[in-house]
Amino acid sequence: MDRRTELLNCAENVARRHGYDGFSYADLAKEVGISKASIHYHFPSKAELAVALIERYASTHTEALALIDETSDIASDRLAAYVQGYRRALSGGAKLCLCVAFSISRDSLSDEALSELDLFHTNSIEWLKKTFELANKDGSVTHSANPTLEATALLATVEGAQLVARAANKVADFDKATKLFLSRLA
Amino acid sequence: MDRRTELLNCAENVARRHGYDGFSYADLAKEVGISKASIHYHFPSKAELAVALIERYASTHTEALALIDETSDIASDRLAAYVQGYRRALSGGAKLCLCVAFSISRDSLSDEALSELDLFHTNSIEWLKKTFELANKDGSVTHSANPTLEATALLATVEGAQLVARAANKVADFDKATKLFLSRLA
DNA sequence: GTCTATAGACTGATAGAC
DNA sequence: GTCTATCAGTCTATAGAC
Repeated sequence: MDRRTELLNCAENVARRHGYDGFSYADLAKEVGISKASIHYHFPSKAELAVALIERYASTHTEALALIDETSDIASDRLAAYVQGYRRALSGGAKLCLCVAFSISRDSLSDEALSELDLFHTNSIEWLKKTFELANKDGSVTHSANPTLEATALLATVEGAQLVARAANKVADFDKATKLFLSRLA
Repeated sequence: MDRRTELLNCAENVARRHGYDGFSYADLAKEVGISKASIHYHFPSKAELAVALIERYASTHTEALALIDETSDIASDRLAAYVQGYRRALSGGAKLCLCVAFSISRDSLSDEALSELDLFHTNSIEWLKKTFELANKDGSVTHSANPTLEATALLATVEGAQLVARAANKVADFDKATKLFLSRLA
């Protein structure tokens, strides 16, 4: 693995645990085993590192959604996999989705990072909306009516579920918070 | 208003905008108009300030829930007021609930602060559960079945709705994310 | 690419005068 | 209670050797 990737992995890990304002180049240097100055060679500024972080995260997320679509043609299966993805990202209560972690530090982020953050949410909503439209056809989700409302509500639910689980450091809280939605899946 | 209260107000404001790791004594000093050293007189350490902040926030929150109970005897009215409270706390997309903001900086908080955070969530869940039990009796919420599941799901929804609205800096996103739930109220 | 050294600003916190 | 002065440590970032 090249240094750049190694640094991105490490930075993503620590950013998802402590937020944007909660990690420094010194933290990364210590963990990766090179000097702070060397990190500046790969990412001249922390702002540029943040952008690279969100870009990679968003594209990985997009691929993950495509993979879900390939795995099943049934809306309820896809939505269950979506919720499961957020559960896995929680890492037992230790981490958050990068975008959740960055939302708090909003005022510290560059405009470019903010628009990547926005793109992440837009793409999520679009995929969810499309999936709830499918649900209205295949009937695999009970009480489903308006795909747009369902989409925005589910996004908020999984992000909020991560947050309460992170606050208590317990995955069980994520499971409790998402159980009601999951019970509507066929 | 006494200095201590003034400092708490200012600290709460800035903490809800930038998170625990996102504000300093220098920020408070500048805004309140006294020196950093003077703040240390009122709150010897930042950790103690954080605890005072959460304690006050939690007790205000408890009072707010009691006030909601006094205002109406109908479960749907109470739940609508609850959601409305989180919407107001969002301040147009600029702030978050203090506990949402602190959840990200979890690892920077003292054990005492963490247990206050836990208490806040426990009290919220308890009140919500009680209210959904009432809903099962008065029939003011459609499709309501399990009060515990409804309670944890709604807490996650309002916290997540705040987060996506904060990320985009738009209250409208909060409204979209909570609309589905509100449509179930009589 | 990686290093050491360093700049300049900021962090939370303390000592001691008033 | 509030101040100035200061501490030791950290922050992001840069210069220049190898």
